[in-house]
Amino acid sequence: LSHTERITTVNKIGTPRASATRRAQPRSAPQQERAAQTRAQVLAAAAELFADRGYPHTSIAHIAEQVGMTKGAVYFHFRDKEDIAAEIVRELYTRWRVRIDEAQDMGLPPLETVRALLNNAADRFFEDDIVKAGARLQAERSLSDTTLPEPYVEWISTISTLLAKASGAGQLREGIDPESAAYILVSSFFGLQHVCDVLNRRADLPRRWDEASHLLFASIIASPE
Amino acid sequence: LSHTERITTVNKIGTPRASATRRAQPRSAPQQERAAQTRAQVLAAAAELFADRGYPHTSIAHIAEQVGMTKGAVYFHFRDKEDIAAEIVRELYTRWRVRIDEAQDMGLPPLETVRALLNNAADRFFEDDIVKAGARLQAERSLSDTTLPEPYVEWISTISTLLAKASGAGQLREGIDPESAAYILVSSFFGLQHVCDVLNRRADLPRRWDEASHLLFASIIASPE
Amino acid sequence: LSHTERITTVNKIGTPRASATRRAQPRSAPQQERAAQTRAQVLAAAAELFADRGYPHTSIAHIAEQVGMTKGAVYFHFRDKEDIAAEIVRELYTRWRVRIDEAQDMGLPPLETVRALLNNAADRFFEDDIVKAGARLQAERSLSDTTLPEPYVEWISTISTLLAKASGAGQLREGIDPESAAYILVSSFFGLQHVCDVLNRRADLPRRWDEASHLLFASIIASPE
Amino acid sequence: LSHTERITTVNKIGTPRASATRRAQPRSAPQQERAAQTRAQVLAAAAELFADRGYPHTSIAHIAEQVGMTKGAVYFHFRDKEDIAAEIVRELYTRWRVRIDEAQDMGLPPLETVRALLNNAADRFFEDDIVKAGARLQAERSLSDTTLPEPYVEWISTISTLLAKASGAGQLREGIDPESAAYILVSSFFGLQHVCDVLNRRADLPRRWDEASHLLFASIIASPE
DNA sequence: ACCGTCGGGACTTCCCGTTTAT
DNA sequence: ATAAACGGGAAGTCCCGACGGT
Repeated sequence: LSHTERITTVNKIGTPRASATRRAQPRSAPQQERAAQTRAQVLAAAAELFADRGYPHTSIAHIAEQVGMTKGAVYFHFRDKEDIAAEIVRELYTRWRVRIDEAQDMGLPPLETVRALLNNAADRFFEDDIVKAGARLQAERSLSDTTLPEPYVEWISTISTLLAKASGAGQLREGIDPESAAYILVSSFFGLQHVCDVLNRRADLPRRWDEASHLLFASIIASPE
Repeated sequence: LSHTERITTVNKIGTPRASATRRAQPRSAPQQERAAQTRAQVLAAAAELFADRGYPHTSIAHIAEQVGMTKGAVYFHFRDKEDIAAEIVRELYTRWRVRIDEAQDMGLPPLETVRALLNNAADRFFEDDIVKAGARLQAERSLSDTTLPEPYVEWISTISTLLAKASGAGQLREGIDPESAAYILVSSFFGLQHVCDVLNRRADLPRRWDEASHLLFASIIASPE
Repeated sequence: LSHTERITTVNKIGTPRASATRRAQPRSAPQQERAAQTRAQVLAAAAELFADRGYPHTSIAHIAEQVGMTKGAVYFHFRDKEDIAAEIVRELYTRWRVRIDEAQDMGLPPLETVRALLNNAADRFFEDDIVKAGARLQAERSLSDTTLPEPYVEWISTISTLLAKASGAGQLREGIDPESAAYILVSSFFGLQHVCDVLNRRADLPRRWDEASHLLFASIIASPE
Repeated sequence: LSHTERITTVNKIGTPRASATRRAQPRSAPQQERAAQTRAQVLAAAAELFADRGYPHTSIAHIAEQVGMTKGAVYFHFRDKEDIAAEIVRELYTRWRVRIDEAQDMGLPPLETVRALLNNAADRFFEDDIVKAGARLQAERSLSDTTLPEPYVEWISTISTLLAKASGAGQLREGIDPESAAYILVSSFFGLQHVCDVLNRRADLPRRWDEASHLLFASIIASPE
């Protein structure tokens, strides 16, 4: 068994978008280094707090205290509270995108890719603070509509195209619409994750998802004949 | 077929059930008609606001303004902001309980009861502010742990026993555990509802749930032979 | 004819100023009676609360609850919160005036009258809620300058004239100014009462006042020779 | 003769003694000069207002306005309204302690020390806002029992031991108990100060206290023979 | 460049004294 | 005399800049 298809990458968070614009700046390099680190710490601390208190119950002072800095320091790195949250969500997306790419690069058949994707996601929800926080922030709509990508849609579309591919290969049960199935898969997944969180802090998420995925896929894939 | 199995009751909210005793003079029950009405209006207004701005972005002043009253008036009927929210959630529960009872009194076979229950719930999510608000309040954990019933568990246990009954009648597919199935059903339902809300304000919830329920039940019930 | 009972020692509080306007109203008489009683109850309850929580920490609702009535009922008898307090203070004054009159009617020598007056006052502070409350209200200046008599001055002037009389009779020590002595006597008395209250809820007020009065009078009265 | 025995010290208030550690970053003590100054200004303004309106009639906004700042600034330096008041009272105590120490270091005979102490206190009551405010706050019991020292007791005990010393030297009149005398002295003093305040804003406090102290001490000290 | 201190508003919850309809 | 509603503040919290050191 395995919903642990080792799609793991060491993923430094906090390396700012600047990493694209990263020019050669020999002099200030080491300081930049430290700053990036600090920034990452803030993000991590914020993620932890957001994950278990939610956005409104987490104050900047709170975050600052958690990293052992002052509010001023935090405000040096982030424009405002929402910016922190947004950054976490963005980080979440990039992580997922990475995972999606990795999975697709593994050359698995499409249905297996979907399975691997979701299983992996379940694992992340179990351990990764950024993921937990990001999901909660999304779910609670704490952030005013900034330029954040709409939640869920990327998951849905990715899975949808994978399922479409599978459908083309005749692997889907008669009458299953790929988009619909993807929608269901994704929303069930998030629903499950959320209920597990509320009810027992996700202690049984792996087991529950195992059961749920079996059940869902059973209806989706064509019977072996 | 329609998932509108006419489980409908006129449901007066705001009839100051329990919380009346909490207030000053519990004496003389049927007397102040207007008060009950006002109270209900407040609840309704709050529900609407909670449903689409969320708890933290809704201020008491906001609610008061919505009903065309002053904050003082609101505070006459409710102890504090959280009390309003709690009352909405409580109201939600009683409504659901009513629906559950009705469904079970209809004498349908257990599986049909489950289906009817969820279909009906989907309908309510589409139109009823109390339901929308209550679900959101629940999902966003805005209320500090008062003596509110844990969310979801009642749904799960109800459906679980119904499925167990069905299982006893051999109507469930081999290897399906009633409790697990109930858990999945409920969390998928809530997940779907939530995703639909976020993505397009639940415009397509009926359709989506129709598809999802077909898919889920297909895996749960025993194949017709 | 006169039921203007000269002997007003037994001191009904709350008999409203209306007692002057008291016409023959045979029918409503008993109700008037009850009203006066209610009023007195309110006053008593308020006094108790004022005495040990102070004016600002005592709410109208609090008072109403204490007498088992509603706020509205209280507002029937009193114009506003301050009116209640003012009435208590006024009541305090009339009581004291009564005591002063009584003492002077007893035909004691002036110095003994002073002594009796203060000793009696000390006793009242020990047991009478109106006195305790009135003094506290006075001391804490909770009441905006309504038409209340200035505190202390009546005491001071009364004692001052008594001492002047004693001075005329050569009973005062050389160089003692009656007004100054009165001032000192009164303020010492109130200071003592207050300190006793703060320190141990006046448990030792009698003893302390006994000691203090000996000490004070020793300096005031002429040495026996 | 002067009851202004020059026990005067320049007394900086607001040097964020203890309460600094309560705040966020206790690090770097002597750094922000301006902050300490602001803090002191707030305290001074608050003292002035407390002294003549009393605690409940003084709002934080009021205080802030008085110093020409915003509430936010005030709340940076103090936890809440009560904290401000408490700080004033604490400041009062330290000032008094300083005075007591000074007086005792002057090497006067004990009775003279007592006299000097009280005379000096009378002066302070006449001019120093912190003293006025502190005394009023104490007297009106505005502060819920925090860890403030009990009022009056320190005065009483100090004077008590001084009198005991005098008693040992045979300077006290026969039958005078030092503790009792101290109690009376202190409460008379506070009573006088209070009555003077109420009656004419302490305009005649010096004169009154002069008279009172003569009268009191005359009964306490042994007759010259 | 990075971080800390201090201060600024704005807003919200909640309470309380008070009338109006009944 | 009661239940209901009113309106006005009060306290307190939070997010956030404008500096000043290092």
